[in-house]
Amino acid sequence: MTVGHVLEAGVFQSRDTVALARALLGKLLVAGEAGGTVRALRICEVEAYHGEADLACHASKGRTARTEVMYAAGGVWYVYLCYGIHEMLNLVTGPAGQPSAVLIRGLEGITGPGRLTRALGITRRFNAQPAAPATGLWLEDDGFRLTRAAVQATPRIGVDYAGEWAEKPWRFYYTPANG
DNA sequence: TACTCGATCGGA
DNA sequence: CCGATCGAGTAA
Repeated sequence: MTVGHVLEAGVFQSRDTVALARALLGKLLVAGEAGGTVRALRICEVEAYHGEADLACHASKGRTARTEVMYAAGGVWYVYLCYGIHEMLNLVTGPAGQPSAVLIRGLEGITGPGRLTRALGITRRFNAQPAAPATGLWLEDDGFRLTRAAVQATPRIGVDYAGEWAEKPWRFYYTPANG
């Protein structure tokens, strides 16, 4: 059961993670339980984390057990625990070997990276799983389009430790028409 | 093995 | 403003 068309992994393998982040705005995050409910919510806030040089990116520590998934080809999920409490949902992007990801920070009706995963029941069990209907968590395009003017860009949240990288305007969001 | 701190949130 | 809560990363 889909609303639009499913976005395939290849769509997320461009080297331009910042552009991919922006392009994810307005797409649908779809969570489905086997033989049960399917929820589709529009993505309204994201952040790009790009490469080992980006000090705000977990891959700035290089390859570790946790960051290994970021080195995969785009199209799989990177889910990790933050502050011991919150599950954070990221989509791995770029070609294999280039560690990068887009953090899903807000959906229409559910703002906040920790809140949206809690609301949809998303946990680390999705880590390294493909974004596809078969895994129960995927992305769709239903034709919704944003004007260039509707998209705001700001520095990323909570990465003040990252020096000059904290200043990059790699957070993108739009204000939903309907609150 | 000890220690620090975080891509956050909710309550005081 | 502050406490919750725990695993990754680092140093030793």
